[in-house]
Amino acid sequence: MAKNKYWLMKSEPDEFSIDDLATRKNQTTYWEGIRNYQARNFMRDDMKVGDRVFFYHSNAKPLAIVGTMEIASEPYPDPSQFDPDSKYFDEKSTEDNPRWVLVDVKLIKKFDKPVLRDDIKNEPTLSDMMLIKKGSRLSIQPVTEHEWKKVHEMAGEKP
DNA sequence: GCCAACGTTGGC
DNA sequence: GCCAACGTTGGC
Repeated sequence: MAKNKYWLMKSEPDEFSIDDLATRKNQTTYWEGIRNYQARNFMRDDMKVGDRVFFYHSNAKPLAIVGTMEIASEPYPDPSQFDPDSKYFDEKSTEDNPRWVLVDVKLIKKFDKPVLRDDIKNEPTLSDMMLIKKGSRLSIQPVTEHEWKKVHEMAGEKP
């Protein structure tokens, strides 16, 4: 698979928002709870420390790309899969053979002006973006260089 | 709150 | 290995 340098990761702000990330130590956190194989494989196989990531607020008002992060660790087992009290607990996963991994992410910039999903849909050169494809539910998605730059332009930010 | 589109599970 | 049933995601 082609090596991507740019990604998009979704989070419901009621669960974890970009403001929550901003309050974490070093503005860094572990991206727990990914329980989809395709998304896991992106983290496990394709992400590199220093890759850039859009932070997207899903199930929210407004739906928008709200800022950027960078990958801050190699992939490692998601501790919540072993925790019976966690909603992400997976009884079929073992310490010897963990099913789920995560990566650390560090905040780069919260956009002063979030880029709305509606604005992305209205931008012709972003019509291929996975985020707005019908039925696209993947919570971690690759992003092209053009998409990375265009969204920054729309946000009034420098890539 | 609805429900379409997907992903996963498990019986066969 | 197929596929029906079920569960989840996430925009609307």
